[in-house]
Formats: sequence, C-alpha cells, structure tokens
Amino acid sequence: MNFSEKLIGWFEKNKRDLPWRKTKNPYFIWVSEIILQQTRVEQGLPYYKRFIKKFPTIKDLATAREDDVMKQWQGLGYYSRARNMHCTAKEICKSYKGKFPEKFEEILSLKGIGKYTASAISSFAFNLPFPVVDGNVQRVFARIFGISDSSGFAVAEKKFYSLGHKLLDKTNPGTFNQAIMEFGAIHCTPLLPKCNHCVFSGDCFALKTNRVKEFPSKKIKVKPRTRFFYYLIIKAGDSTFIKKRKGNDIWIDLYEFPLIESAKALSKNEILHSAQWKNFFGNISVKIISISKYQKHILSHQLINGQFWEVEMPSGTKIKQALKTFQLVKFTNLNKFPVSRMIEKYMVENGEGFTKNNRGK
DNA sequence: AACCCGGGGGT
DNA sequence: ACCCCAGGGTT
Repeated sequence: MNFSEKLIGWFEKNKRDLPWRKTKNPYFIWVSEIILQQTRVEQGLPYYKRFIKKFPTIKDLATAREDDVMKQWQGLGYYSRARNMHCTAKEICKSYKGKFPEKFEEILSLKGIGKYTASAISSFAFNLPFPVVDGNVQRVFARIFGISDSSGFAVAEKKFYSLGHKLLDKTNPGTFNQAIMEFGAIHCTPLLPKCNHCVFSGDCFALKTNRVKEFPSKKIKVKPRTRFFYYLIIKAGDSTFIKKRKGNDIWIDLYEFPLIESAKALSKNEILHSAQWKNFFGNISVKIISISKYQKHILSHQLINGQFWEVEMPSGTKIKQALKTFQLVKFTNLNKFPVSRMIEKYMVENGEGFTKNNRGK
C-alpha cells in the first residue's frame, strides 16, 4: 500500500461526521475553512451552523450590514477573518456575478484566502489537485519524514508543499486532503499521538528513532505585551456611550466603552488626574458608582487587565467634545453591537439588559 | 522574514 | 504555566 492508500483507508474508518464534509457548495466550504482557521472544530461548529443559517448565500453575506456580520463572529477572535469574508462576498458578487470562482488562482486572489484555504476550497469543492499544508499536515510530515526545519519558515514550507504535491492522490485530492488533516487532528496529535496503532508505524522516522516528541520542531514564541484597559460605563439616564474601535490594533470594528489605556497599572487617583480622564470630563465632578476588580483577558500575544468603572455625570452636564465622538446608546440596545469577549463577559455578569451572545453550545 | 491578530481547551 | 489550533495580512 502506498501513502495515500494507507491514509484514506484510515480516514474511511475513523473520520468524524462534520457538516462541511457533506457539501460541495464552495460558499459553505469557504465559510467553514475561514472559521476553522486557528480554531478548533468543537468551538467553530456552532458558529458555522449559525453563520450559514443567517447568511445562506454569498449574496446574503454581501448585502448584510457590517455590524451583523461582526455580531455573528463575536467571541470567535481574529475578527479580520469576518471583515475579509464580508469584503470578499461583495467582490464575488461584483466580479463573478455572485458565483464562487472555480480556478485556483482566482480563489487565491480573494482577500482572506491564502495558499492553504485556496487549496482546501479547490480540492474539496472542485476536486482540483492542490495539496493542503496546515499545522496538522506539517506535524504529520515532520514526524513521518523527519523534517526538523522549524515550521513557519520558507525552507520548511517548500519541503512540506513539495511532499504534499508528491504524495497527493491526484484522482481524489479532496478526500486525500481531508484525510491527512483529520489524521493530524485526531490521530497524529501534538500531545500523546496514537503511535501504538498507526498505519504509518512502519514508515515513521520519528517513531522508529524514538524521537516523536522532537517533531515538529517548535517555533520561538513572542512574549505577550501587558496592557491596562480602564473602561468607563458612563450612565446618562438609561443610556451610555460606546464607539467602534478603529486603527491598527486588536478588536477593530467591535464596539467598546470610553477607554483609558495605560501600559502600567494606574491607581484610582492617577486615573482621576489623567489627561484622558480630563479629556472626557474636564474638571466636573463625576460620581463613581463602582469600580470592578481587574479582569485578566489573555490573547496569544497580549495580556490585558481590564477594569470597569461605572460612573454618573451630574444631570445637565455639558458633554465634552471627546464624548461627542461616541454614540449614546440605551443599555437595552447594547446587545445589537458586536463587542469583545472581555466586555461581553463583564456585561453579562453586571450589565443591564445585556445577554450572552447566542453561540449555541 | 518578522510581526500582528483572539479565544478556548487540554495537560 | 504552557501548549496548540483546518492561517492570512501587513510591513
């Protein structure tokens, strides 16, 4: 048996029953691939079901409001994925009459679709012979063939794609690609791979040399940056101020409360005398209703300490220019706006009229 | 080529 | 505390 026969033999016995494996609709496959980038199947599955129900066709997605698209993504992370999908849906309507392109180069040219996703869609939906190389495939290849180059670098990438092209079953690329990723995801796992009963046990370099733990070689990780976010929940009757995040930072296009940010922890006094506080309130005396404990919010690359201040401005206060750049929104309407997990968690526990995003189970 | 972008779950 | 995940865009 060759590589592909062993692999697909294993796949047919062990594959999971997943909704995107039952369709050839390139739009559904695209949605699933984007959701599953850097995201586990169990976490992405409810989002996938909700997303294609809310936006059943490319046109539905293209004509949706940005806030509605972001709301569907709320809590998933890497929000540029949602922005890029929205943009690409519009592009497909404009340049391809709403029909998903069927050529690899066309698919690859779309925003948010790189080499991996273009290969996945091409092979799954159109049975084109492009090998997928994701984290799973790299781990499987690294172990079986003893590739010690650190993944993420050009040399390693060339070796992985070269192997992929060589081993790919050209008569059935879609099944081969799904099989090798599934094999990495549930058999040749990062920790505790099931080497004692493996179809490649006779071929695997790492196993034969008793060096499974050394493959794939680890990449150097960056030290996360620490930040302190002080969010002001300003009570103005039954309303409060929010604004969409912009710029070149995390959580772009999600909404948040007026924010005082610092690279180090600030005391209550430091906040009350900060330039940012004065920018919002000037010298008027604001009533502080409550100050929450720090909420630690961990991202892969940042550690954010969030603190929520509930404050009330004296009635009849003239609103400073800084606050005029915000939207005044009723507490009961906060649910309509996509927010980060950190804000969602706080509001679910303490906010008025805010319920958890319905993301299934 | 290096850096940036979230969040969750496993160990 | 550390690991990893069906990666892609920007600089």
